[in-house]
Amino acid sequence: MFCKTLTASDTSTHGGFSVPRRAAEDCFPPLDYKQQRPWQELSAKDLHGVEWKFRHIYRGQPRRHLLTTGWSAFVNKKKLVSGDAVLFLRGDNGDLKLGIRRAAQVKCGLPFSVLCTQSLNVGTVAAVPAAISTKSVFSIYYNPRANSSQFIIPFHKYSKSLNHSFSIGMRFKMRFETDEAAERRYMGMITGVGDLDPLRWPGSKWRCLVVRWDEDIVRNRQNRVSPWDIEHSGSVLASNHYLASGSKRTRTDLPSPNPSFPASNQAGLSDFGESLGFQKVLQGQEYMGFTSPYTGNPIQNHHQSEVRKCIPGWNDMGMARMGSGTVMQPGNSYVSYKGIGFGESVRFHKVLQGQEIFPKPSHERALGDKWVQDNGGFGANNGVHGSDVENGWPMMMRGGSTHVRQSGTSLQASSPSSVLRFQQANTPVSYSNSLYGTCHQKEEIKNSFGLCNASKTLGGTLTSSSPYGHQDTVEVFNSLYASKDQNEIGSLRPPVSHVTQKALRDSQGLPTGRSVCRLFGFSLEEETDVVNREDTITPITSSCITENLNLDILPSRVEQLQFKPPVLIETFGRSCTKAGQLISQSLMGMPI
Amino acid sequence: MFCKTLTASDTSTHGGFSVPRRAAEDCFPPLDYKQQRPWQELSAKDLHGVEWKFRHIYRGQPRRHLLTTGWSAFVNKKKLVSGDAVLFLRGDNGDLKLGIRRAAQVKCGLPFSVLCTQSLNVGTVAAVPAAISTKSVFSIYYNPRANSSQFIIPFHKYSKSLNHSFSIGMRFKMRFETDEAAERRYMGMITGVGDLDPLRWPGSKWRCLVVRWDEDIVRNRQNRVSPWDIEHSGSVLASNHYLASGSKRTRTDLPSPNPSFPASNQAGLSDFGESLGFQKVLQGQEYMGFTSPYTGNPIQNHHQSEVRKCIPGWNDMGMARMGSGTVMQPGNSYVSYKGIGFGESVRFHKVLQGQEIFPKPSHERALGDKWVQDNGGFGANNGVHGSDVENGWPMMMRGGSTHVRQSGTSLQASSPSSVLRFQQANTPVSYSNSLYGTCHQKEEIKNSFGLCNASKTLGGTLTSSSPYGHQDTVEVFNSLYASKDQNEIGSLRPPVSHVTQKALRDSQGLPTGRSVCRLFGFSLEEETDVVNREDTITPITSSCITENLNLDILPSRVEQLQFKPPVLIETFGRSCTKAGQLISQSLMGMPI
DNA sequence: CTGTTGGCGGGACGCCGACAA
DNA sequence: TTGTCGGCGTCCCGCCAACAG
Repeated sequence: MFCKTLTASDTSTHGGFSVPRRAAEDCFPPLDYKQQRPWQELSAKDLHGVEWKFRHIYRGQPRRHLLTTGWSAFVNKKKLVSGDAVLFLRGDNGDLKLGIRRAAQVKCGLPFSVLCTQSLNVGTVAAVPAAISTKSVFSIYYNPRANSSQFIIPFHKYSKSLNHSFSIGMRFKMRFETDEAAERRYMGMITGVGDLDPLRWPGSKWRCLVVRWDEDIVRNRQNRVSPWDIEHSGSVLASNHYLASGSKRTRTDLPSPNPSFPASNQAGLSDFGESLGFQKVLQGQEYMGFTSPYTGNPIQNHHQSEVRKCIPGWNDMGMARMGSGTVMQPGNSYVSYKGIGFGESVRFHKVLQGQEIFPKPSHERALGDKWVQDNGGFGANNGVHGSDVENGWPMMMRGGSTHVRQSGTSLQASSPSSVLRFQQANTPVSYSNSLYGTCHQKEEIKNSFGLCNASKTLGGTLTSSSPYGHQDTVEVFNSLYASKDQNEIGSLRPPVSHVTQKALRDSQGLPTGRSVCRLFGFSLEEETDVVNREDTITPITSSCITENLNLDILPSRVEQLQFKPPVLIETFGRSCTKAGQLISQSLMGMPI
Repeated sequence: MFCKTLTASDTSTHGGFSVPRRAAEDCFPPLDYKQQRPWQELSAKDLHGVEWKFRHIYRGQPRRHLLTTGWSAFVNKKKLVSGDAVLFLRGDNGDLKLGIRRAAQVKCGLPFSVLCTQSLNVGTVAAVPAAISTKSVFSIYYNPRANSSQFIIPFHKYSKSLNHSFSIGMRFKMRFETDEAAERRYMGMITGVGDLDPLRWPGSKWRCLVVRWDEDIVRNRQNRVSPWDIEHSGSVLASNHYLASGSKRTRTDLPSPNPSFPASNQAGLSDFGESLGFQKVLQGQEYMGFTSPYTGNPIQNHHQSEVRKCIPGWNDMGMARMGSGTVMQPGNSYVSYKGIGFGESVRFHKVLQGQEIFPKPSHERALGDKWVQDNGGFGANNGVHGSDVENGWPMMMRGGSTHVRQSGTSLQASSPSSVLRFQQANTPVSYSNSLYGTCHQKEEIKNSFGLCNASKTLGGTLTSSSPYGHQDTVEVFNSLYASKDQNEIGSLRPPVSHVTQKALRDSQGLPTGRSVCRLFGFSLEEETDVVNREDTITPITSSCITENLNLDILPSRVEQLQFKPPVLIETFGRSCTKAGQLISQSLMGMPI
C-alpha cells in the first residue's frame, strides 16, 4: 500500500497523478518495461465499492509512473484538492483498493504541524490510569478543527443558545453554503419546536427547531436546525406572541479556515482516513442503528457485537453509575496533554455524540429482551420517558406536544444518556477558543471516560481494570477530518491504534468468553510484511473509551449546571508507525 | 409575456434558444435593426430571484431572434430538456422575469394530448353545485401522472402497506435514483418507528420509519421513509423479534414513464408553472408554516390571511362538521369529469396533504390566542394529543415513545384533520391504475370538498352557498408537474382559474368584512391588455376547495374504514385562455 | 526522483448561416 | 417563421516531455 498527499499538479486539471516510483513498483502490477511506453489499466475499488479505472503509464524523461486517463474524473468526483491524500492498497488477492483522506482544514490557518509539534508532556500520561483506577476525572484534549462536525458544536455557540428562547414564529438567520452560492445568510422562520426523534432522543435540542426558509433556493434543505446554528433575526416581528429573549444575538462568527493550507501529515502513514465503522459513529443521530439488535451485514454484526461486549460492562464500573443528580467533580488527578499524531477514537466520538442508543444495561436486559419478544420489537426504547422538566425542554418550549408526561410512572429511562463535563483548564493555551464542547441530548457530556481493555474483557462484562496494569499503552487519537463532500462522509480519520499481531490474532473468532474490543468491531486480520515483528512495535491494545451510562441524570440539570469555559481536553497520540499502516490496511480490506 | 416549449435544438449543447419572432418583439426590449447584427444583453430573474443573463441577437438568413450566450448555462442549471417550457414575462416596469415549466412525464408514455382530448362531458358539471348544495359527495378526477409527488401516493401502494407491519430491525428494499446511479434497489434496515413530527402531525405514517441504509452512497439520503415506499426484503433476518407479516411483498412497479415524450402543451399558455405560493402548498409537511400566526414577508402574510379567511368558515358549513366517527357516504349526485387543461387547485392539494395545521376553528380561537399570549407562543398546537389507539398507531408500533396519553384530558384536538374518502368509480377508464390516493396523517382524506365563493364571502365566515348560484363557473385544475430538479421544487403547475377583472378588483383591499378567497392569497392586481373585456371570458371566481375540518374524527377509525378501489376523481378544466395568462402574469409579478 | 511547466492534440461547446419544413 | 444541421472557432481538458529542485 502507499499513501500520497496530493500536490497541486496532481489535482490540477492540467494533468494526471504522479505515482512515486516505489509505490508503483510495490503496489501496482508490474509493467513490461521492455516496451517504449509501457502502460496498463488499473482498477481500484473505493470503500463504497465503486470501481475506478486509471491508465497507468510509465513514461517521461526521466521515466516515471503516472496515472493519466481516469484520474481527473476521480479527482473531480471526489472533489479532491491539493493537500488531500489518496491511498492505494493491494489486497492479498491482488485486487486494488483505493481510499482518500481529506486535508485537515486547520483552524485559523495554523499549520497542523505547529499544533502537533508542541511539546508533549509524556509524564502526565501516567495520570490517566491513575484517574481511572481512582474513578476520578481525567481530561482529554481535543484537537481544534475548522470543519465543524455536525455533532461537535463549539461550546460558546451552544452556551449562547441557552440564553435565548425559541418560539414558533420567530424569525432567524443562519449562515451556510448552498450548492449554488457561497456562504451567506439565509433567513427563515421557526415553524415548530420539538424533538427530531422523540422516540430515541427525547429532549434533545439537536435539530429541534422546525423551520421554513424564506427562499426557495434553500427549501429543500434540512428543515430542522439546532438552536445554536441560528441567529435571531434583526427584524423582530410585531407580534404579541413573540417570546422575546430581549437580547439580539450578534453571532461571533468563527474565523474562516485557510483552505489553501495543505495539512501535510508529518506523522507518516496513519493519515489514511476512510473507515466505514468510524463514519457510522460520527453519523450518530442520523444514521446510527444501534437501537436494534438486528443486523444486516457483517459490518453491522461487528458493530453489534462490539457494542454488546464493551458497553454493558461499563455500567458495572463504579464511575459510570453516578447517582441521580450527582455531578462528578473534577478529580485531583486530571491531566492535560497536548496531542501529536492523528486519528480519532471511535469511542470518543460516541461519547461526544451522546445520543446514540446502546443496549440496555445488563440488569434491565432480560426484561427488555423479553418484552421485545413478546411485543414484536421496539424493545430498545421501551420505557423511555421523562418528566416535563427532565428532558431538557422548558415547558413553554414544548407546547402541548411531544413530551407529555406519562403520569404515574416512576422516573426511569432506559435510554442511556452521556454527559461530558468540561472542566476548567489550568493549562491555558492560545487556541482555546477553538475548542468544541458538545451539545447533544443532554446538552453536555459529563465526565467519565474509561478504558476497556481489549485483552482482558470477560464474557461481555468488562472489568474496570486499567489496561495500563498490563503494561499496555493506550492511544487515543483525536483528530477528525470532516468531509467536504457529503458523499464522502466516510472520509474521516479512523482511530489508529497500534495492535500487535498477537493481539490481532487474539481478537478473532472469540464471540464469547474472552472477547476483545476490536477496532471498529472489525477483526484486524490482514497482516503484511510491513509489520515485521511484534516486539518492534510498542504493544498496545485497541482502546475503547467508556462512556458514562448513567441513566438517572436529570436532564433538567443541564440548565442548572454552571458552564465554565471548556478545558482543552486532549488525547495524546503517537506519530505514525508501521503498525498504523497495518490498521489502515485492515480497514481497507474489510468487507463492505 | 410568452411561453415556449423547448425544442431539441433549444436544449441541445449545440446551440442557443430560438426566440419566436412575435415573442421577442413583444417581450424583449427593441433592438436597433439598422445594425448588421443587432444584439443586446437580456437579464431576467426567476422566481428565486436569481438573475440570468442572455445575449439576445437578431441574425441569420432569414433573420431571427436567438438567445445565445448564457442560454446553455441556464439550460444546464435548470436541467431543462426538450419538452420543458420557458416563460418570459415583462413587468410593467420593464424588468424581465423568467419561469420554467417541466414537461409532464406522462404515465405509460401516453401522450398528454391523448389524455386531454378524451371527451369531456360538460353536462355533468352541473352535478357539482348540486352535490354541494345537498352537502353530498362529488368526485374529482385527478390527472394521472408519472412523477409522483411525495405527497400523493398511489392508492394501491398505500393499501398494500396497510397489510404489513413494520418493526425495528426489519430489513427492506426501496427503489430510487441517486445522483450517481440510475434507479435501482437499495437496501436498509428499519431502525426506528415513530412520527416525523409528533407535534404537528401526530399519528402520521408519513416518513414514520427511521431507517439506516446499507450503502454509504445513500447514507446522506433522507433516513426516514414511509411504509408505502418500501418493500420487505426477501432476506428475512433470523430474529425472534421479527414482527413477521408473513407475506413477502412483491411490489408491482409502475411502468416507467417515457421521458422522451415531449408533452407539448396543446392547451396554450396556461402551461406556465412556477408559483411560490403553490409550491408552498405542495411542500406541505416539509415547509408549511401555517402553524404560526406570525409572518415574515408579504407572501406569508397573504397566505395567512387567506387561511384565516377561508378555513375557519368551513367549519361552519354543515358538511364540514361531521360527527365523530361518522363517515359520509357517497351521494347520489357525484359526478366524474375527464379533465382537460392544466393547473392544479391549491386547495385540492391542501386537502391531499392532509397534514397541515390551520388556525384553530373560531370557537376555539379566543382561548387559543389567549393561551398563546400567556404562554409565549405555540398556541397553534396546544392541546394536541390523542389516545394510544386514536392516533393511528397500533400500540406495538409505537413502543413507549411519543404519543403518551395525557391522562385525564378529554379527547380534543386543535389540529384539524382532513380525510378524503375516495369513492368507487362507476366510470371505468383505461388508466385507472394510475390513480392516486393519499396517505397522510389520518391516512385518508375523507370526502367534503366545498367551494368558497370569491365574491360572496362574508366576514371571515364563508357561507355554504354555491358560487354556481351566481352564474359563475368553477374550474379546478389538477395537473401536477413534479420537479426533476430539487432546486426547482417550485416548478409546479399553478392552479389556473379564470378571474374576471371585476373579480380581481373585488378581491383587493378587503381585509375584513366582505372578504375573498384570493388565488394563493395573492391579490391578482396586474391587469394587462391581454384581457380585453371581461364579458369575453367565461366569468369565474377564484375557487377554493374546502376541506373538512372535522376535529373529532377518531384516527383509529382509519384502520377500520374499508378501502375500496379509488374512484377516478377528476376535475375539469378549460383549455387555456387569455385569462389564464393573466393569472400567470400575476403570479409572476408577485413580490418574492 | 518528482513537482511544475509549456506544448499541443482532441473534443466539447457554442456561434454562425444554410436549408427546409 | 423556425427547427435542425454542417461548419468552424474557441476553449479547456488532459497527455506529453522538458526542466528544475
